[in-house]
Amino acid sequence: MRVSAKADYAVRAAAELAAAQAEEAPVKGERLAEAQDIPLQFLEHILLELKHHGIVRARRGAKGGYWLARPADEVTVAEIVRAVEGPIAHVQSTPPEDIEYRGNAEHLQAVWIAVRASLRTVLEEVTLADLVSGELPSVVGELTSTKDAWVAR
Amino acid sequence: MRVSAKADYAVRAAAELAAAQAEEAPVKGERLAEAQDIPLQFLEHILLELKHHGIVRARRGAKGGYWLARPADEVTVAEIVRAVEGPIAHVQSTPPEDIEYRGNAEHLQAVWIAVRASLRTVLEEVTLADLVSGELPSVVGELTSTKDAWVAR
DNA sequence: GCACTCCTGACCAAGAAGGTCAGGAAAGTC
DNA sequence: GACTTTCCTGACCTTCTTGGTCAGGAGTGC
Repeated sequence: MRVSAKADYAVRAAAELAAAQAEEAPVKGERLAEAQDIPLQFLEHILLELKHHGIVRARRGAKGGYWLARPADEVTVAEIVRAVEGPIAHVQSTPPEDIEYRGNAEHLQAVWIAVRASLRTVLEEVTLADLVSGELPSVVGELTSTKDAWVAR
Repeated sequence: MRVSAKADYAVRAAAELAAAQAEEAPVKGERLAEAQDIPLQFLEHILLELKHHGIVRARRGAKGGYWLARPADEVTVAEIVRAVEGPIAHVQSTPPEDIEYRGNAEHLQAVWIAVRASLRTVLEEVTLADLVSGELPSVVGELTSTKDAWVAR
């Protein structure tokens, strides 16, 4: 139930690309790495994965770099996380809908399904455009509005 | 963003203990392992962790076994997951409230906070009593009621 | 004393996490 | 055509986690 460095890096880099989308010119990996303080070579691997998933595009050579394949308001955080981390909320590496529980754990499946659904309500709502503008969807506002949400347990 | 085998096992074993709470007698590790099809020796380590976190109690010897330290309706799934997996929704092993993002990723912190909060709305609501009775909290019902929640993406 | 059951630490193999390194392959520039 | 720039790719590396197993020790009850 944790967020990997890779996923965090990926979203941050994508946010930079979203912000640069107006510029109409590719952004170098180096610039992304510096802007978000991410190890360049590691970032390149991440960007490559994002490219393979059709989220970013790239061109080599002078004047080359990366850019978003789609408008920033059509790319969700969920997509990016899935691209680098794989499916969200799998249990023992299998999707919750495929698990069969026995005995008194029978209803645990519904709980894991709810966990995944709750993650989706956040991750699939927030787009890169939301992220850079700071105008986050109302679901995020509701979830972060209590003092409680900001403290550890 | 996945649920480990350990967490899954822990919740299932705890559910069995919750169901056995009426019996007023300890449950052997072996019986738990068989009921939920969990490798016994691995389960013993898990139960030990749960014991160290004050969730279960145990006694050795003949007539020994495990039982819940508290009533089943006072133990949440969140507690059990935290006991065996550590804090929920940490980013790069640090709690989201401690992270500072720069540049265009500034608002990412709020997103991770929302992710954690949304997980909490499920995991902290569901108790072991809910789990064995099958009468899950309404938040679970709402999240699992759409067809969409039960399919992969 | 003995059987039973939990308790604990050591160990282990495989994989993931979080990178680094070296070189190749396009794209643009002179 | 040569050269520079930048992405592309695979190999490699270290450390930690995951998902266990094994062996023995220590209480508990009869």
